[in-house]
Amino acid sequence: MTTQKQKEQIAGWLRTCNLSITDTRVKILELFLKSNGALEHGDFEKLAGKSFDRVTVYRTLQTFLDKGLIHKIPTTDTSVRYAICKSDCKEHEHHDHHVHFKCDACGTTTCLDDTSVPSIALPRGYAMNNVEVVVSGVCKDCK
Amino acid sequence: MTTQKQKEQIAGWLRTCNLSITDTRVKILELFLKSNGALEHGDFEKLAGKSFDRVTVYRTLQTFLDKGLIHKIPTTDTSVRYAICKSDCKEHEHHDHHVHFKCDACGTTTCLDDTSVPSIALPRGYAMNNVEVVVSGVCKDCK
DNA sequence: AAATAATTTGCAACATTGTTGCAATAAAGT
DNA sequence: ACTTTATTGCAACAATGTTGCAAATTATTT
Repeated sequence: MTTQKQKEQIAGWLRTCNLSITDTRVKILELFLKSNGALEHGDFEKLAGKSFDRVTVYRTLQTFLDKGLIHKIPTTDTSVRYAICKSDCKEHEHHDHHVHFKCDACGTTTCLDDTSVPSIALPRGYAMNNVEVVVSGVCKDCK
Repeated sequence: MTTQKQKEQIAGWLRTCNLSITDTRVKILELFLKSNGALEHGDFEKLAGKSFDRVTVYRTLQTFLDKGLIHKIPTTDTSVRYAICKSDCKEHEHHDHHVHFKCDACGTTTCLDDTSVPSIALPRGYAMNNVEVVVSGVCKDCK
């Protein structure tokens, strides 16, 4: 399912981040490539044929976050959704420049990479750091 | 701390929603009025002098959500934040028309009632239902 | 290629958070 | 004040997230 090209891409990402290339990390990144959407913690334990240890998943995701390899997407429930950063995110300096879309029908969350977040004028006294936009509705596949 | 006027406002809200006026509900709504920001579940167990039963808080918040009295605010962690709906929200038909601001310094989330969410052009095939905008940065009190 | 050093993983035990059924309690309508 | 209806709190449970430490894997050195 995973092409040789993808495997090399994944290995490259890990090397760039100074992370050892381990089975767990590779498999988790493969899941991201396959899913083409945002994943939440539980997905990793289920999606993988051989399910990972819960602790390992938590730690791996945290590592990827620290390295700026993935980013979190805001949700209105207790789940935490993660997606791969396609843009130029540096460590601890992640900024989403795109809009996230959550489909009310199929429940998936995707990154609309080509839809950039609009600028927002804040009231006097507020300093802006980052803007998160989550649009909900019906995605193109569920229409 | 709570004025007579506020008490009447709270009772009015509950009556409008066809909800019995109980101590728990009144106290929780008072906390919303006092806090002037978004609250998460744990706050209610702590903030109240007499702490509520966890189950009661969950059920009360769910009731308020169902009636459109409060709304959820997206977060990137496992917490769920709630704020009072000041605008005209009907049951199960909530739409935020304003931007939410999360302060990286003090951690509080507030509703910027006067800052409306910008319109966003989605890619072809997507149907929009609701837009959530959360801006993070430094609020006017922490500057 | 083997040995060592450094990192990563999995287990166990625990802490926290969210859920359900049911009996006790409190609110609303008469 | 009494009855009906709705709400609350308890207990037990389920799910989710965390920590320390030993075993296993990866990278590095020889």
